[in-house]
Amino acid sequence: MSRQNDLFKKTVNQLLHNISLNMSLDDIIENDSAIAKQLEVSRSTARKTIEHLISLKVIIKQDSQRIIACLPTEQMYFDLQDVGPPKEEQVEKYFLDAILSGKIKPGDHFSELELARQSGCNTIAVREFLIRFSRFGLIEKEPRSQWQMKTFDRAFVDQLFEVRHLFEMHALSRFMSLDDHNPQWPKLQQLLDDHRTLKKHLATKFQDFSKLDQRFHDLLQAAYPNQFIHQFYEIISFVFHYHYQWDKGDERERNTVAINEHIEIISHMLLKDLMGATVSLERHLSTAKRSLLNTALYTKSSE
Amino acid sequence: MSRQNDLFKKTVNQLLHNISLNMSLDDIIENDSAIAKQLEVSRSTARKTIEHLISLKVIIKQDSQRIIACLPTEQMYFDLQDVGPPKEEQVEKYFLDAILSGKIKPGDHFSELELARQSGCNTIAVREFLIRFSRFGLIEKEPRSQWQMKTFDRAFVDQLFEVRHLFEMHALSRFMSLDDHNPQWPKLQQLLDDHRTLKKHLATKFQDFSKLDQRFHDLLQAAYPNQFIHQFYEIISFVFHYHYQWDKGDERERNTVAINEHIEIISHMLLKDLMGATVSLERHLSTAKRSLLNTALYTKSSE
DNA sequence: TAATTGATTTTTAATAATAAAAAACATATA
DNA sequence: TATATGTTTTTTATTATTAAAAATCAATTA
Repeated sequence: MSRQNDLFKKTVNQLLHNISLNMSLDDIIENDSAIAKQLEVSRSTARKTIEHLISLKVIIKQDSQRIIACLPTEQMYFDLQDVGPPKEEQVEKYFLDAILSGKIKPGDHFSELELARQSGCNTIAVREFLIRFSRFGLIEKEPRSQWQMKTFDRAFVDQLFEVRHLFEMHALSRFMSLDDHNPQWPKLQQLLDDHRTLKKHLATKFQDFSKLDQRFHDLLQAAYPNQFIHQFYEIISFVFHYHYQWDKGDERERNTVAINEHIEIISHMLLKDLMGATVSLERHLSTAKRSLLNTALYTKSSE
Repeated sequence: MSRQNDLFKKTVNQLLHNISLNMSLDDIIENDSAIAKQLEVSRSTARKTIEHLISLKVIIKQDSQRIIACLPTEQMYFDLQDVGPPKEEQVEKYFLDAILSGKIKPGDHFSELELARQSGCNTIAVREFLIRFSRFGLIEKEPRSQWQMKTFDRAFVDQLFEVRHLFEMHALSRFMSLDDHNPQWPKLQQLLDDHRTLKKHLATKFQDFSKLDQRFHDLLQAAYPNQFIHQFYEIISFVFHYHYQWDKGDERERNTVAINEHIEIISHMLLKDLMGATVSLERHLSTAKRSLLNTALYTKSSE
């Protein structure tokens, strides 16, 4: 068996849909370059699609023009139920589920084949995902397609926060050195307002906090973007996402604390009070670390 | 065609070698588990190897024992000339060569297939290498197996050194906080001595400096190892290696300057003079940055 | 002669196939 | 009955194959 012609099928469905929406009997369809562009595929695929519609008699050729002969019916559409999401995402989803649900525990070994079978993908897709994922430092390759889930231990958290601390403090001091007319300042003010708004509706919308959190950290970095720091933050945010997945219990309290800490930091920043902001950030980081450690330890003991 | 039985051939050669070295006619060979262990292969492979030697009449079976019937001759060995190094390394070597020699220039696009053909590997090996390599931030994946070599520009160097600066200063201050009895101190003293020794023979041995450089930075980190920082240093050392490959011209002067800077830093450290060490390290980092920028710019303009 | 169409070639993505190598199992021998 | 040997099954790594999709080229028409 060779690859599936999903793109072709999807394109056929798309074109049928477009016709039934926008066209009527005897309309002339556009040239195939235009259609290709519209459907965002190559002309070859567009062409094959049109030919398919000709074979379905939806389109007929008349003196070198192609016109609509009959409007699409339900049965003409391909059933794309089984196509599913890209393999890529499929492995990712399965794998993250597996570690989040504890199916794969820290220290465990697992094989590519195993994962491929369980996630319904081929081993290559799995392996490429794992190689990409390995940069997070949570898994390690071993000989013969074996991998090991590294232990998520105290040392890992310590190291993670050591770097995070360095980066955030650095980002803070750089931000504070921006001159008064820099457009980042009004953005920071806006962010503070948004924090206050959310704080009022925290009872119901406490889950919206993660977006604010993201915005805050992005804004801090935005003044002097750095790809290496950015890369590190991907790890951070994965690890947090990874851990708090389990532990939805005290999410609300956690967010309440964090939102107040953010407000404190931002307020100091807006007052150009570097010292105060530093102290607040320091506190914020240690809260975050403590909270992560709690979750991590809780998880470990519940195995 | 399916995979090559290189391991089998290699094992045959190994066993033939072992026999001609250690055994003589009519000796009894060990059981196959032992041989497998010796040759570091599975018993299946060991078995197949022994059977092959039986078919070559080097070994014959005699009442459930296997004895040496004749000693190996040259012709029995497999020719492993064409086996070559693992595909993995092959791609790596080719790819690094290509970027070092300027065949692939910053900003260039290249395809997996192209690289596979040129390096004599399959596309999968290539792709996996590229995925792994991409964590250095020097290449980026694009749709349809295309990749782009990112431009090695001023911004890249700035970002690299921004992080390096943070990490080295941090490492320095942590190191300085070690108590007097910590075993790292004598190591540092030793390193200083080695620097001084090398300095005397710098005229001839200036290339040995890179080892000292490595040792110095490793020692700084060793006090508090951190996998994220370590990961970053892999990028750093790759980038340096990558760039100085071109520019062997002033290697000697560069190393002379660097060795003096190291000596200065270490001396301050041993005197527990954090301030002095910091200043020296600051200078060392800016020399390194300037030097890298020179090389990078020189390269760019010579395209 | 510019734009469209038709045909061909190249490249890419995926599975299938095959053999190597490892592991598991069963048998035999001391 | 423990250990070594022989056999079978499973897993892994690599190439071949196939079709999708893109890109290129050639021809045709307006």
